[in-house]
Amino acid sequence: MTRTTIKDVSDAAGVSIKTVSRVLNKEKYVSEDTRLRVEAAVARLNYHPSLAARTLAGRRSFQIGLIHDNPNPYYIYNMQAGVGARCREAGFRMIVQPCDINSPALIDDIGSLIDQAQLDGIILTPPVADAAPALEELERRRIPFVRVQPGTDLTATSSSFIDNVQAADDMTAHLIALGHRRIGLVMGHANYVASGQRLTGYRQALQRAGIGFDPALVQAGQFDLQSGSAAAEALLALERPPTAIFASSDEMAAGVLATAHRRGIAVPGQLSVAGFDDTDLAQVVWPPLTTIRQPIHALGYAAADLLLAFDERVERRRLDHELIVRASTAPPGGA
Amino acid sequence: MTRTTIKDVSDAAGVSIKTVSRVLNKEKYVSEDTRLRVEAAVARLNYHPSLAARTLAGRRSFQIGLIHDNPNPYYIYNMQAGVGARCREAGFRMIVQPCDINSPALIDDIGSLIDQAQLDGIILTPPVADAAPALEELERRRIPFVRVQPGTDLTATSSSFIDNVQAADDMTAHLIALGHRRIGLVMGHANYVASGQRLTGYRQALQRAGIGFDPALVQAGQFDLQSGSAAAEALLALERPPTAIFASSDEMAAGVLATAHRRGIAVPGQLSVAGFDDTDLAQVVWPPLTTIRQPIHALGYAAADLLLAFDERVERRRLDHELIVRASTAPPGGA
DNA sequence: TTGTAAGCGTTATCAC
DNA sequence: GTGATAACGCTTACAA
Repeated sequence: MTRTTIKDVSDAAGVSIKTVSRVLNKEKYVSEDTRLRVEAAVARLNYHPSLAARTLAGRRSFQIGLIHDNPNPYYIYNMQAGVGARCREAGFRMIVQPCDINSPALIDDIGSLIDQAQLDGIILTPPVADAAPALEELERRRIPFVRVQPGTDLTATSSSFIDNVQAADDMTAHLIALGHRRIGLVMGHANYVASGQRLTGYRQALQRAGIGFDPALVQAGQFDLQSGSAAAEALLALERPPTAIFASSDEMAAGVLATAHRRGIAVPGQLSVAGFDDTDLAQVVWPPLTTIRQPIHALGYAAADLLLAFDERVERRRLDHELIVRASTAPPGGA
Repeated sequence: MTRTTIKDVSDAAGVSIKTVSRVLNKEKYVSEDTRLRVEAAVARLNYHPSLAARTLAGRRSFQIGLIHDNPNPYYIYNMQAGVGARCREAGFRMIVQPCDINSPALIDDIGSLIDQAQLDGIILTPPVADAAPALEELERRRIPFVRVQPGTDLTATSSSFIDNVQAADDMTAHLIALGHRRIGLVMGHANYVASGQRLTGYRQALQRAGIGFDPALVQAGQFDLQSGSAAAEALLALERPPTAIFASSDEMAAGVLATAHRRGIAVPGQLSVAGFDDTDLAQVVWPPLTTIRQPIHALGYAAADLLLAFDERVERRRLDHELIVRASTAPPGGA
């Protein structure tokens, strides 16, 4: 019941331990012949190197961390899938760690994770991507990190993001083109910079169309169903209610639809509903809905891709490019 | 920029390395006095032991694996949260690994994960919990593992589960008590043993009430929205449609409700809808719904709890008890 | 192109 | 109660 080690492989292949290590790490200067012999031995013995030993001896741990503070299962699931996919390709492991950006223990939590696991890099998703204490701690430790959908200091670090302003502008313009003049907006959680960006896009499109901005048409929300419902109640109770409501997430869009349903308002017909499709949720339940799709999986994959590029050039602290995954407007399904 | 090691701590505390190690591992035979001195030094230096070194030198890696093959974000999210919570309490790390139970590479994938990370144990969620090749591989390697909601060989290994038969029986009986005689059932994905168990409970309740079983009232489903919608279409198109529909997941229940809505059928009123509440989804969107709540978080927490108990008794291969998290019937919200 | 030797930071073993 | 010292399985020098 003892473990298969690199020694077993080197014996089987008739070479030294170091040569096996060379093959494992794809180093240069290994003859084609010995490389094949080693690989054969590895496969025959079903050898898998100990990550603990590699980490202890080497400079890399082949592990990166994914830090989040997000209660949305769909978001987390897709983000993990995207980051995980890129990690698997590169032979890395992803360590997922939830956190609380408002906790004083935040930087301790992240720091001890890095220390204990000797992480090679970190991916921060919103709202952690804009948590100043966390960013400072990572800078101090000089550990490579990539932010997903950051709202501040966009050029300070590598990051992957979609253009929220443009996306919200597109959708608002779409609703205007359908003839709407009073368009309600349900904003996202205040912790997320995306919420403000979406408001900006909304206002931008209104202004371009010469439609005055009415603060009464903008309601606060927290990205979840309940706040979407509540916001719709408020909007529909206005003296001059909107003819269209644009929700900053699909969960809130579902909440808007539930409220409309409850009040006997026909959708579409009496009310148009649009939303950001963060989670594939609303679109499936309620076909008469127009959405802007946010490619979360792609955002995660791209973030991991940026991060793992550090591997090749350990000296560099930052990459000199950013990757932008653009939002795509879904084909207008309803109105 | 060099790492803080156990040596630094022992110097600071004026004791030997071994003594620091003793404190870290909560071993006996350390005087209260030196223990406090060591703990103070640890805190002062902000020391975090290297997991790689502990794993390499010791018998434990302080890591367990969570293996799943489940496309449901809510399920995975809550399961991870439950398992992760127990791990954190115990100072363990959770490694999440998706897999494909139909792939021939399944046991290789799991095996290499165990080898590379030196996992101390494994948690299998459905449907992996019943994947024979995986179970055999784990048995062969003699690694502790716990199954969540297993369908076969319930007593063969430790596991956490709810009583699906009883839960489905309860719900069906509830619908019967409301006066329903024709109750449709939308079954879950065929890969999951829970699906069959729920059918059993449904039939059991019907029989007890002296209601004949009508196969036409049972529709296949895959736990997702679309299949719920489709199943409802089929049921409502029957010559004698059901007056109540019981869906084996809440996503399917939402699909049923969407179909009813589309067809202009009032819920409740013309149709009662009930479902298993796996994800909190349907209940929030559609209040007029009765659900059986499946405590996924608790199932994960319980599984991790069982698994980590091995830590105390390394010699044992199996625990001699099972933990059952019973399903609880939610207060009848609608009808 | 290949091999030798010295760690990496902890735990296990066995003394004191 | 406490402390030396040898592993653990690999990578990093540095030779050959």
